[in-house]
Amino acid sequence: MSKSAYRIGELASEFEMPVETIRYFEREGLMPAPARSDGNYRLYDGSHRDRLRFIVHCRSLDMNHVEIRRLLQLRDNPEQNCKEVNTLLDEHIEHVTKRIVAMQAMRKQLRAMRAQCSVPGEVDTCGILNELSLLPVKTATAAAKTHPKVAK
Amino acid sequence: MSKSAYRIGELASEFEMPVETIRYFEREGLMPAPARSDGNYRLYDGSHRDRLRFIVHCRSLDMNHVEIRRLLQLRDNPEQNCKEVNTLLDEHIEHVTKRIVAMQAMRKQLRAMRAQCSVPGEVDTCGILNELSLLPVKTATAAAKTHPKVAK
DNA sequence: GAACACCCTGTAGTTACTGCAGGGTCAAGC
DNA sequence: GCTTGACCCTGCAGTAACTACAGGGTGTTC
Repeated sequence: MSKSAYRIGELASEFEMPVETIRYFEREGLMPAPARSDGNYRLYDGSHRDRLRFIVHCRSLDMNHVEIRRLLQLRDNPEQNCKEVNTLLDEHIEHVTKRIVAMQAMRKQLRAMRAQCSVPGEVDTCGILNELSLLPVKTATAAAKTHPKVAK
Repeated sequence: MSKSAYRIGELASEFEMPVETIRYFEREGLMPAPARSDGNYRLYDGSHRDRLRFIVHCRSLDMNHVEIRRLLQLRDNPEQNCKEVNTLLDEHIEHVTKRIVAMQAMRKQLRAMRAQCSVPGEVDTCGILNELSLLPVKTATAAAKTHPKVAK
Protein backbone atom coordinates (compact mmCIF):
# COMPACT_ATOMS: atom_id res chain seq x y z
CA MET A 1 0.00 0.00 0.00
CA SER A 2 1.11 3.55 -0.62
CA LYS A 3 1.00 6.38 1.85
CA SER A 4 -2.44 7.46 2.89
CA ALA A 5 -2.03 11.14 3.80
CA TYR A 6 -0.20 13.79 1.84
CA ARG A 7 0.16 17.44 2.67
CA ILE A 8 -0.32 20.00 -0.04
CA GLY A 9 3.40 20.62 -0.43
CA GLU A 10 4.12 16.96 -1.14
CA LEU A 11 1.50 16.84 -3.86
CA ALA A 12 2.74 20.14 -5.27
CA SER A 13 6.34 18.99 -5.54
CA GLU A 14 5.30 15.65 -6.99
CA PHE A 15 3.46 17.42 -9.81
CA GLU A 16 5.93 20.27 -9.97
CA MET A 17 3.42 23.01 -9.39
CA PRO A 18 3.06 25.74 -6.78
CA VAL A 19 0.83 24.86 -3.83
CA GLU A 20 -1.32 27.83 -4.77
CA THR A 21 -2.39 26.05 -7.93
CA ILE A 22 -3.78 23.10 -5.99
CA ARG A 23 -5.71 25.41 -3.69
CA TYR A 24 -6.92 27.22 -6.79
CA PHE A 25 -8.18 23.94 -8.29
CA GLU A 26 -10.13 23.40 -5.08
CA ARG A 27 -11.75 26.83 -5.34
CA GLU A 28 -12.51 26.09 -9.00
CA GLY A 29 -14.29 22.88 -8.06
CA LEU A 30 -11.83 20.61 -9.85
CA MET A 31 -10.40 19.16 -6.64
CA PRO A 32 -12.72 18.27 -3.76
CA ALA A 33 -12.09 19.85 -0.36
CA PRO A 34 -9.91 17.34 1.48
CA ALA A 35 -9.95 16.40 5.15
CA ARG A 36 -8.11 18.68 7.55
CA SER A 37 -5.59 17.92 10.26
CA ASP A 38 -5.90 19.25 13.82
CA GLY A 39 -3.78 22.17 12.75
CA ASN A 40 -6.10 22.85 9.79
CA TYR A 41 -3.68 21.48 7.19
CA ARG A 42 -5.19 19.90 4.09
CA LEU A 43 -4.78 16.10 4.11
CA TYR A 44 -4.93 14.37 0.76
CA ASP A 45 -5.17 10.65 -0.02
CA GLY A 46 -4.51 8.48 -3.06
CA SER A 47 -7.78 9.38 -4.76
CA HIS A 48 -6.91 13.05 -4.59
CA ARG A 49 -3.57 12.27 -6.12
CA ASP A 50 -5.22 10.36 -8.97
CA ARG A 51 -7.63 13.17 -9.56
CA LEU A 52 -4.86 15.75 -9.63
CA ARG A 53 -2.93 13.62 -12.13
CA PHE A 54 -6.04 13.49 -14.31
CA ILE A 55 -6.41 17.28 -14.16
CA VAL A 56 -2.73 17.87 -14.91
CA HIS A 57 -2.94 15.58 -17.91
CA CYS A 58 -6.03 17.35 -19.23
CA ARG A 59 -4.36 20.74 -18.79
CA SER A 60 -1.28 19.50 -20.64
CA LEU A 61 -3.67 18.81 -23.52
CA ASP A 62 -4.90 22.39 -23.26
CA MET A 63 -8.40 21.58 -22.07
CA ASN A 64 -10.05 24.35 -20.12
CA HIS A 65 -11.63 24.02 -16.71
CA VAL A 66 -15.13 23.64 -18.09
CA GLU A 67 -14.07 20.66 -20.19
CA ILE A 68 -12.12 19.12 -17.35
CA ARG A 69 -15.01 19.51 -14.94
CA ARG A 70 -17.24 17.71 -17.42
CA LEU A 71 -14.77 14.84 -17.86
CA LEU A 72 -14.35 14.53 -14.10
CA GLN A 73 -18.09 14.35 -13.74
CA LEU A 74 -18.24 11.50 -16.26
CA ARG A 75 -15.34 9.81 -14.57
CA ASP A 76 -17.21 10.01 -11.27
CA ASN A 77 -20.29 8.34 -12.74
CA PRO A 78 -19.19 5.00 -14.18
CA GLU A 79 -22.68 3.94 -15.23
CA GLN A 80 -22.79 6.71 -17.84
CA ASN A 81 -22.25 6.07 -21.51
CA CYS A 82 -18.89 7.31 -22.63
CA LYS A 83 -20.25 8.78 -25.84
CA GLU A 84 -20.02 12.24 -24.33
CA VAL A 85 -16.33 11.74 -23.66
CA ASN A 86 -15.85 11.09 -27.36
CA THR A 87 -17.86 14.14 -28.32
CA LEU A 88 -15.93 16.38 -25.97
CA LEU A 89 -12.64 15.08 -27.27
CA ASP A 90 -13.73 15.45 -30.90
CA GLU A 91 -14.73 19.04 -30.28
CA HIS A 92 -11.50 19.76 -28.50
CA ILE A 93 -9.45 18.25 -31.33
CA GLU A 94 -11.36 20.39 -33.80
CA HIS A 95 -10.74 23.48 -31.73
CA VAL A 96 -7.02 22.72 -31.59
CA THR A 97 -6.97 22.12 -35.33
CA LYS A 98 -8.61 25.45 -36.05
CA ARG A 99 -6.06 27.17 -33.92
CA ILE A 100 -3.19 25.39 -35.68
CA VAL A 101 -4.54 26.37 -39.09
CA ALA A 102 -4.93 29.98 -38.00
CA MET A 103 -1.40 30.08 -36.64
CA GLN A 104 0.02 28.56 -39.80
CA ALA A 105 -1.73 31.22 -41.88
CA MET A 106 -0.29 33.85 -39.58
CA ARG A 107 3.18 32.44 -39.88
CA LYS A 108 2.92 32.43 -43.65
CA GLN A 109 2.11 36.12 -43.59
CA LEU A 110 4.89 36.84 -41.15
CA ARG A 111 7.40 35.04 -43.36
CA ALA A 112 6.24 36.85 -46.47
CA MET A 113 6.61 40.11 -44.61
CA ARG A 114 10.02 39.17 -43.35
CA ALA A 115 11.12 38.46 -46.92
CA GLN A 116 10.48 42.14 -47.70
CA CYS A 117 13.68 42.95 -45.92
CA SER A 118 16.82 40.93 -46.20
CA VAL A 119 19.10 43.95 -46.52
CA PRO A 120 18.60 46.19 -43.50
CA GLY A 121 18.63 49.90 -44.23
CA GLU A 122 16.98 52.89 -42.61
CA VAL A 123 13.64 52.40 -41.02
CA ASP A 124 11.79 54.83 -43.28
CA THR A 125 12.22 52.59 -46.30
CA CYS A 126 11.51 49.40 -44.36
CA GLY A 127 9.16 47.17 -46.33
CA ILE A 128 8.06 45.43 -43.16
CA LEU A 129 6.88 48.57 -41.41
CA ASN A 130 5.21 49.69 -44.61
CA GLU A 131 3.35 46.44 -44.91
CA LEU A 132 2.24 46.59 -41.30
CA SER A 133 0.78 50.00 -42.06
CA LEU A 134 -1.71 48.42 -44.43
CA LEU A 135 -4.94 46.72 -43.56
CA PRO A 136 -4.44 43.11 -42.46
CA VAL A 137 -5.47 40.31 -44.78
CA LYS A 138 -8.53 38.62 -43.35
CA THR A 139 -7.97 35.08 -42.13
CA ALA A 140 -9.57 32.76 -39.61
CA THR A 141 -7.12 34.09 -37.03
CA ALA A 142 -9.55 36.08 -34.97
CA ALA A 143 -12.13 33.32 -35.02
CA ALA A 144 -9.76 30.76 -33.55
CA LYS A 145 -8.08 32.93 -30.94
CA THR A 146 -8.34 30.76 -27.89
CA HIS A 147 -11.08 28.67 -26.41
CA PRO A 148 -14.63 29.38 -27.45
CA LYS A 149 -16.65 31.24 -24.86
CA VAL A 150 -18.45 28.89 -22.54
CA ALA A 151 -20.58 29.04 -19.44
CA LYS A 152 -19.57 27.26 -16.26
CA MET B 1 -7.92 65.28 -49.00
CA SER B 2 -9.63 62.99 -46.54
CA LYS B 3 -11.51 64.08 -43.48
CA SER B 4 -9.41 65.64 -40.76
CA ALA B 5 -11.30 64.90 -37.56
CA TYR B 6 -12.84 61.62 -36.52
CA ARG B 7 -14.63 60.82 -33.33
CA ILE B 8 -13.88 57.61 -31.52
CA GLY B 9 -17.05 55.91 -32.72
CA GLU B 10 -16.18 56.48 -36.36
CA LEU B 11 -12.75 54.94 -35.94
CA ALA B 12 -14.22 52.08 -33.94
CA SER B 13 -16.78 51.18 -36.58
CA GLU B 14 -14.20 51.53 -39.36
CA PHE B 15 -11.99 48.95 -37.67
CA GLU B 16 -14.92 46.97 -36.31
CA MET B 17 -13.90 47.16 -32.69
CA PRO B 18 -15.62 48.49 -29.57
CA VAL B 19 -14.74 52.09 -28.68
CA GLU B 20 -13.47 50.76 -25.35
CA THR B 21 -10.62 49.03 -27.13
CA ILE B 22 -9.35 52.28 -28.65
CA ARG B 23 -9.47 53.98 -25.26
CA TYR B 24 -7.64 50.97 -23.86
CA PHE B 25 -4.90 51.31 -26.50
CA GLU B 26 -4.48 54.89 -25.36
CA ARG B 27 -4.09 53.85 -21.74
CA GLU B 28 -1.60 51.18 -22.88
CA GLY B 29 0.47 53.79 -24.66
CA LEU B 30 -0.09 52.34 -28.12
CA MET B 31 -2.23 55.24 -29.28
CA PRO B 32 -1.27 58.81 -28.37
CA ALA B 33 -3.75 60.95 -26.49
CA PRO B 34 -5.61 62.86 -29.22
CA ALA B 35 -6.87 66.43 -29.16
CA ARG B 36 -10.17 67.09 -27.46
CA SER B 37 -13.21 69.01 -28.60
CA ASP B 38 -14.90 71.68 -26.48
CA GLY B 39 -17.17 68.99 -25.16
CA ASN B 40 -14.16 66.82 -24.22
CA TYR B 41 -14.64 64.37 -27.08
CA ARG B 42 -11.52 62.73 -28.50
CA LEU B 43 -10.67 64.09 -31.95
CA TYR B 44 -8.55 61.88 -34.17
CA ASP B 45 -6.86 62.70 -37.46
CA GLY B 46 -5.41 60.70 -40.33
CA SER B 47 -2.19 59.86 -38.53
CA HIS B 48 -4.15 58.32 -35.67
CA ARG B 49 -6.05 56.28 -38.17
CA ASP B 50 -2.82 55.02 -39.75
CA ARG B 51 -1.41 54.17 -36.38
CA LEU B 52 -4.52 52.27 -35.38
CA ARG B 53 -4.39 50.33 -38.63
CA PHE B 54 -0.78 49.43 -37.87
CA ILE B 55 -1.73 48.22 -34.39
CA VAL B 56 -4.69 46.21 -35.68
CA HIS B 57 -2.47 44.55 -38.25
CA CYS B 58 0.16 43.66 -35.64
CA ARG B 59 -2.51 42.22 -33.34
CA SER B 60 -3.91 40.14 -36.19
CA LEU B 61 -0.42 38.65 -36.40
CA ASP B 62 -0.63 37.87 -32.68
CA MET B 63 2.05 40.29 -31.56
CA ASN B 64 1.73 41.43 -27.99
CA HIS B 65 1.68 45.01 -26.80
CA VAL B 66 5.36 45.03 -25.91
CA GLU B 67 6.31 44.03 -29.44
CA ILE B 68 3.90 46.49 -31.00
CA ARG B 69 5.17 49.32 -28.81
CA ARG B 70 8.69 48.53 -29.97
CA LEU B 71 7.69 48.51 -33.65
CA LEU B 72 5.80 51.77 -33.25
CA GLN B 73 8.85 53.31 -31.68
CA LEU B 74 10.98 52.27 -34.65
CA ARG B 75 8.32 53.52 -37.02
CA ASP B 76 8.38 56.87 -35.25
CA ASN B 77 12.16 57.18 -35.70
CA PRO B 78 12.89 56.89 -39.40
CA GLU B 79 16.62 57.44 -39.02
CA GLN B 80 16.99 54.16 -37.16
CA ASN B 81 18.35 51.05 -38.78
CA CYS B 82 15.61 48.56 -39.44
CA LYS B 83 17.70 45.60 -38.33
CA GLU B 84 15.78 45.51 -35.08
CA VAL B 85 12.52 45.16 -36.97
CA ASN B 86 13.94 42.05 -38.59
CA THR B 87 15.11 40.66 -35.28
CA LEU B 88 11.76 41.24 -33.65
CA LEU B 89 9.96 39.59 -36.53
CA ASP B 90 12.33 36.63 -36.55
CA GLU B 91 11.79 36.09 -32.86
CA HIS B 92 8.07 36.37 -33.24
CA ILE B 93 8.06 33.86 -36.10
CA GLU B 94 10.07 31.48 -33.97
CA HIS B 95 7.68 31.88 -31.09
CA VAL B 96 4.72 31.17 -33.35
CA THR B 97 6.51 28.14 -34.76
CA LYS B 98 7.17 26.71 -31.30
CA ARG B 99 3.54 27.11 -30.44
CA ILE B 100 2.46 25.40 -33.65
CA VAL B 101 4.79 22.47 -32.99
CA ALA B 102 3.53 22.15 -29.43
CA MET B 103 -0.07 22.19 -30.57
CA GLN B 104 0.58 19.59 -33.25
CA ALA B 105 2.15 17.31 -30.64
CA MET B 106 -0.88 17.85 -28.46
CA ARG B 107 -3.25 17.04 -31.28
CA LYS B 108 -1.38 13.85 -32.04
CA GLN B 109 -1.85 12.72 -28.46
CA LEU B 110 -5.49 13.71 -28.48
CA ARG B 111 -6.09 11.70 -31.66
CA ALA B 112 -4.29 8.66 -30.30
CA MET B 113 -6.42 8.91 -27.20
CA ARG B 114 -9.58 9.31 -29.22
CA ALA B 115 -8.71 6.14 -31.14
CA GLN B 116 -8.95 4.23 -27.85
CA CYS B 117 -12.69 4.45 -28.12
CA SER B 118 -14.61 4.03 -31.32
CA VAL B 119 -17.32 1.86 -29.78
CA PRO B 120 -18.94 3.76 -26.91
CA GLY B 121 -19.72 1.69 -23.86
CA GLU B 122 -19.99 2.45 -20.18
CA VAL B 123 -17.70 5.07 -18.78
CA ASP B 124 -15.90 2.77 -16.37
CA THR B 125 -14.26 0.86 -19.20
CA CYS B 126 -13.53 3.99 -21.23
CA GLY B 127 -10.00 3.91 -22.60
CA ILE B 128 -9.92 7.66 -22.89
CA LEU B 129 -10.67 8.35 -19.24
CA ASN B 130 -8.19 5.66 -18.27
CA GLU B 131 -5.51 7.24 -20.35
CA LEU B 132 -6.20 10.66 -18.90
CA SER B 133 -5.70 9.13 -15.47
CA LEU B 134 -2.07 8.46 -16.30
CA LEU B 135 0.79 10.89 -16.16
CA PRO B 136 0.99 13.08 -19.25
CA VAL B 137 3.74 12.49 -21.80
CA LYS B 138 6.21 15.33 -21.59
CA THR B 139 6.29 17.60 -24.62
CA ALA B 140 7.22 21.19 -25.34
CA THR B 141 3.60 22.14 -24.62
CA ALA B 142 4.12 23.93 -21.36
CA ALA B 143 7.17 25.76 -22.65
CA ALA B 144 5.30 27.26 -25.58
CA LYS B 145 2.06 28.17 -23.86
CA THR B 146 1.57 31.70 -24.99
CA HIS B 147 3.88 34.63 -25.25
CA PRO B 148 7.11 34.52 -23.28
CA LYS B 149 7.13 36.67 -20.18
CA VAL B 150 8.35 40.16 -20.87
CA ALA B 151 8.74 43.45 -19.09
CA LYS B 152 7.01 46.58 -20.37
C1' DG C 1 12.43 28.72 23.50
C1' DA C 2 14.15 29.99 19.11
C1' DA C 3 14.76 28.89 14.34
C1' DC C 4 12.92 27.15 10.31
C1' DA C 5 10.05 24.83 7.07
C1' DC C 6 5.65 24.41 6.14
C1' DC C 7 0.72 25.58 6.18
C1' DC C 8 -3.45 28.84 6.42
C1' DT C 9 -6.65 32.78 4.38
C1' DG C 10 -7.34 36.63 1.63
C1' DT C 11 -6.14 39.65 -1.86
C1' DA C 12 -3.82 41.56 -5.94
C1' DG C 13 -1.42 41.12 -10.27
C1' DT C 14 -0.88 39.09 -15.03
C1' DT C 15 -2.80 39.89 -20.68
C1' DA C 16 -5.71 41.96 -23.87
C1' DC C 17 -9.51 43.27 -23.85
C1' DT C 18 -14.98 43.92 -23.02
C1' DG C 19 -18.91 45.76 -20.69
C1' DC C 20 -21.45 48.53 -17.77
C1' DA C 21 -22.97 52.37 -14.50
C1' DG C 22 -23.66 57.00 -14.05
C1' DG C 23 -23.24 61.01 -16.09
C1' DG C 24 -22.24 64.84 -19.89
C1' DT C 25 -22.68 66.61 -25.14
C1' DC C 26 -24.97 67.70 -29.20
C1' DA C 27 -28.07 67.88 -33.14
C1' DA C 28 -32.83 67.22 -34.71
C1' DG C 29 -37.65 67.66 -34.13
C1' DC C 30 -41.82 69.61 -31.89
C1' DG D 1 -37.39 76.11 -25.07
C1' DC D 2 -37.54 71.34 -24.34
C1' DT D 3 -37.21 66.55 -25.17
C1' DT D 4 -35.35 62.59 -27.40
C1' DG D 5 -31.73 59.79 -28.87
C1' DA D 6 -27.22 58.90 -30.37
C1' DC D 7 -22.98 59.54 -29.01
C1' DC D 8 -19.24 60.56 -25.73
C1' DC D 9 -16.85 60.75 -20.99
C1' DT D 10 -14.53 58.41 -16.62
C1' DG D 11 -13.92 54.73 -13.67
C1' DC D 12 -14.43 50.21 -12.33
C1' DA D 13 -15.41 45.15 -12.65
C1' DG D 14 -15.04 40.86 -15.06
C1' DT D 15 -12.77 37.26 -18.16
C1' DA D 16 -9.00 32.52 -17.85
C1' DA D 17 -5.80 30.17 -15.43
C1' DC D 18 -2.99 30.81 -12.65
C1' DT D 19 0.97 33.11 -9.56
C1' DA D 20 2.64 35.73 -5.72
C1' DC D 21 2.68 37.85 -1.56
C1' DA D 22 1.31 39.68 3.17
C1' DG D 23 0.34 38.51 7.63
C1' DG D 24 -0.32 35.02 10.53
C1' DG D 25 -0.51 29.97 12.58
C1' DT D 26 1.70 24.95 13.05
C1' DG D 27 5.11 21.58 13.97
C1' DT D 28 9.60 19.69 14.43
C1' DT D 29 14.33 20.11 15.72
C1' DC D 30 18.29 21.90 18.28
